[in-house]
Amino acid sequence: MPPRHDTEKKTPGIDQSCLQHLLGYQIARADITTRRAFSEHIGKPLELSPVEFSCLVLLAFNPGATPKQLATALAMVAPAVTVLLDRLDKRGLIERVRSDSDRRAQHVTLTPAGTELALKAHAQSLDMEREVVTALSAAERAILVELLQKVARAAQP
Amino acid sequence: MPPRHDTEKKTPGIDQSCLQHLLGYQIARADITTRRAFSEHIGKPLELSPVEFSCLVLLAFNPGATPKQLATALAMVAPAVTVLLDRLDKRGLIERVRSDSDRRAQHVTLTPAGTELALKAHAQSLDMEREVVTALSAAERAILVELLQKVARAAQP
DNA sequence: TATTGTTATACTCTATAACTATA
DNA sequence: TATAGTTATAGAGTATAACAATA
Repeated sequence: MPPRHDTEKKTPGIDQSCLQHLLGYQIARADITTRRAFSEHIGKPLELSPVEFSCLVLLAFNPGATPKQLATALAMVAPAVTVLLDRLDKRGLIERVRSDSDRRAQHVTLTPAGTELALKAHAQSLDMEREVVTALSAAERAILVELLQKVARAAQP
Repeated sequence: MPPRHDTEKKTPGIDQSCLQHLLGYQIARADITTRRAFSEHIGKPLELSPVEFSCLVLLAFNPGATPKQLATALAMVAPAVTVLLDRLDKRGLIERVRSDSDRRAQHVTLTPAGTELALKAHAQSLDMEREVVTALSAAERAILVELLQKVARAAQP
């Protein structure tokens, strides 16, 4: 571990080695960093939360997906998806139409404004990615993504 | 990427490849998995949230740390630390004493009950770790931790 | 009877601003 | 004037249960 020179003004840092062996701790810390980067590059400029972003991009690549499918993909519970879609609907970004084959279900599609925002946000995400991973080589990044996928799948095989 | 056979009952999954290139997305997914594991192994049995756990363990290894130091270590804002410490105080796990050298500051220490719980939780975290990383070899796990640290530090060098 | 989606509610977490007491 | 910690309040995210419409 490299000697981390303290950039704090006054308060000396405390020893965190007792937590650093925990994968969950490291993931949570990295999550804070990437959420911060998201907020700066996409969240604030486009007024999108992480799930709103993910939902729009998913819909751009999966037109007509159902709320049920979105719930699974976004790891959200059904009522949360309803609230999320309500917000996007109110902004004129999506539309919900009842399915013909199963009149309980709905198909969600992006409006032109929604498509434009989704593609803009997706493009921005590529810029963001470049900044977040400057500390990593391309090979390291690929390894990191692969290992994270293994962890994510560990619980739901 | 291995062919992921769908275990869902009815609803077919939608294409998430449009998000999988984003490190933040992968980290968020892995975060869900590790939080679930934490909840099962530590959260529910010991009635501890992730930050409560981290706070107790930090105090076990850093007796007399100040709320300010805890705020930095836990990536929390000062008022949130106050609320957190209030909860732990109410459960008789910590004590706060005013500093002699600077009477604005406090030193937080674990009570005997707090120490016992902290050590028990810390031991449980080692069991949890074993389960979360069954999908990874020891070498993969070490690499993952190192890469995550690089990412976490990218924003606060 | 089971499923899709909605409503209502509550609980947690977090962020901000305003306050106190010390320095 | 600046800092450590608190209080109060509001916002976002998420979870549960109860419900309507459809299968």
